[in-house]
Amino acid sequence: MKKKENRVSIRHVAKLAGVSVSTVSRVLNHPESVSDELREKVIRVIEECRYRPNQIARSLRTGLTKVVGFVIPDITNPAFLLMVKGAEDYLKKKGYSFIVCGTDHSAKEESRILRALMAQNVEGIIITCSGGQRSELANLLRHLGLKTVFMDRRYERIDAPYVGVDNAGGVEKMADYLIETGHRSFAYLCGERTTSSARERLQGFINSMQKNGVTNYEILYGQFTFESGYELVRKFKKIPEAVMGGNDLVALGAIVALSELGYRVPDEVSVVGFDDMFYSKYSKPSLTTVRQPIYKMGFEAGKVLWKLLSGGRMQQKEVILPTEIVLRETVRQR
Amino acid sequence: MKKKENRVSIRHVAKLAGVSVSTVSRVLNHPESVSDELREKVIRVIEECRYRPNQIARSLRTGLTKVVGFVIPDITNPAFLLMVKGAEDYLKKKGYSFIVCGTDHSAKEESRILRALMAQNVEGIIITCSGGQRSELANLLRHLGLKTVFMDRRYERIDAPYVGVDNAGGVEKMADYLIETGHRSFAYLCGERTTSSARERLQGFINSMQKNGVTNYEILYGQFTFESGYELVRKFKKIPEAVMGGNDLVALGAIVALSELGYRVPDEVSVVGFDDMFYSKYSKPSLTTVRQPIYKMGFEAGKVLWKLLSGGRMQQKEVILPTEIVLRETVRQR
DNA sequence: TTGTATGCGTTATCAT
DNA sequence: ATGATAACGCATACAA
Repeated sequence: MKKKENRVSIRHVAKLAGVSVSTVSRVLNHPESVSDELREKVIRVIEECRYRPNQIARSLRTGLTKVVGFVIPDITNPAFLLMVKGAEDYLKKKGYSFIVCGTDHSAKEESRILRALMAQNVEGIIITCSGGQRSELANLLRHLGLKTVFMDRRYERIDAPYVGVDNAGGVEKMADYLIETGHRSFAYLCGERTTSSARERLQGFINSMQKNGVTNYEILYGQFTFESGYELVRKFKKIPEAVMGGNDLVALGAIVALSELGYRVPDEVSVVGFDDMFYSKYSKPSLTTVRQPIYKMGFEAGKVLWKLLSGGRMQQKEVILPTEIVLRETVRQR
Repeated sequence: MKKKENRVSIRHVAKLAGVSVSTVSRVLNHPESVSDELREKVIRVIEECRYRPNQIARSLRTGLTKVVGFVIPDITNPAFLLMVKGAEDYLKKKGYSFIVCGTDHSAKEESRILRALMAQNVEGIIITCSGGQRSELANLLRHLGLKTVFMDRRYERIDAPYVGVDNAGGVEKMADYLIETGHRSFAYLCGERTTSSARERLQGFINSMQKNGVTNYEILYGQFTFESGYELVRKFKKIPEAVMGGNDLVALGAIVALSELGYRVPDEVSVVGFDDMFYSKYSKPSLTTVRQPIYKMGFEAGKVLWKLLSGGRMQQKEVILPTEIVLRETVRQR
């Protein structure tokens, strides 16, 4: 059994081009410092034998992996992935590769993943917190000293940049609109309270109620899921004139439950969501909701991480993107 | 500027424990070959200074990265990610980490990604082909010599294992059912014909038509998207009694277009899909469709890749999972 | 059982 | 402008 000559290395190229290894390396990293003649010759050889530098070796030498990690609660949730895509689209132009990890909403898994990412020597991470309980995220991140950007969900106990949207403002605007259109009793279906986005949205709701002097409302706590919206409706003390879902899924679940209970949307009760996810405009009736710029959020998070990685000082600790309300068919004038 | 003593290395541990570097290495990799006394001492030091082996260095030395890559057409499509999750769930038990890449349905991007993955020294990949045109996938994969498993979409020009579902069988069964329930004219809304799954499903449709002697049907070509289903309906020469979508999204789009044209589903026309994606059971009316075991497909692909990576010979070149028809509200007996 | 020395594929330092 | 060589952190063949 002979030695396995798996891949062409920088040495092969050097030999074939009749130059030293360092010249090849220079052509790759500082092309301007090599004479035109040699540079062209080396480039030709590189292409001929399809040489690709071994990133592992490069990483070992430079200490830089050109890899960033993403940590999101659910790898099958299109919203999280659209954020990830936004960040990737920005960062790949800077030459980065990506590792995307899902925590299944578990803080324990989140810790495990963070360690794994660290062991892989990622240069930085963008994280949307799991929202799980007893998170040791703070200690971990502090100890690991990993460059970190929080996306969509902030984590107050850590002093790291945050990119998110104006959750409270969006919900408040929508609640105001509901009041303007004559609704007088409300229910708010809150997502996981362990997440900052759920808390902020709820706060927006409360802000509007207080500002407008409305006291006839009910708040129910659940998850950011279709099923949760469905179940929460069945716990209403009294059917309200308007129900606000913590997100679109919750709102959609609520609509189904309502219609099963014999209440017609929007004729008898109005329902609104938050997200403006893909399907919301196609559901029947189409969903009135608060639109948040998901992809853009990721893109901005990518920018911020890049700042961190390239050593630039952050001028601002947080980026808050605006939300807008999208009027469709699930709200009627009363 | 002093040298940056970023991380504790195997040498620090060795020095602190008063042993050689190789002993530390052995404690990590072949603990049984070290005396109890030294082993315990080394382990204590490792824990004290929180030493974690540098995976990069380890990879360079062993040639093994313990990383596999996933290449899928769209990173924001929950179906693809559920497959990925299936594969990850299997492979992570074997100690692997993952890089997930989306090609945006572009063959060019697919090539770029494959090269990048190779440069990252992934040990193998699981790929769902982009379906883009003029793919140089065959050459690339052959040349790179990367261990590869095709998932969901096969690529006939390459002799690599394939894990998929019985697309043709599922559609055929559903078409048979439609015929049994009295439907006499059909339309098939086909997804990207560059993908094997679209072609196989279409073939299933044709098989059923021929087998049952039905000639009154129309085939329209588009994409696997909601919008495509919506648009294709408006190109019907004649509204059929039953329309079959290339997937659920297409079917859902078709339903909306039909209702806008004034046709009621299922009273006037029946519609079926393929996938049984999350939302299909909640849409109004809920969608009758062919269910395919998405997660399981990924899990099986993970198994197959593991076989490849651990050097086992493949006993079978392909794994085809069964599909089942799910009866809901979008089909009526005629 | 333990230690010494070599090399994995790069990049960077230092000569020339 | 170019080349020889050390070093990155680790695993292993070989020596002791």
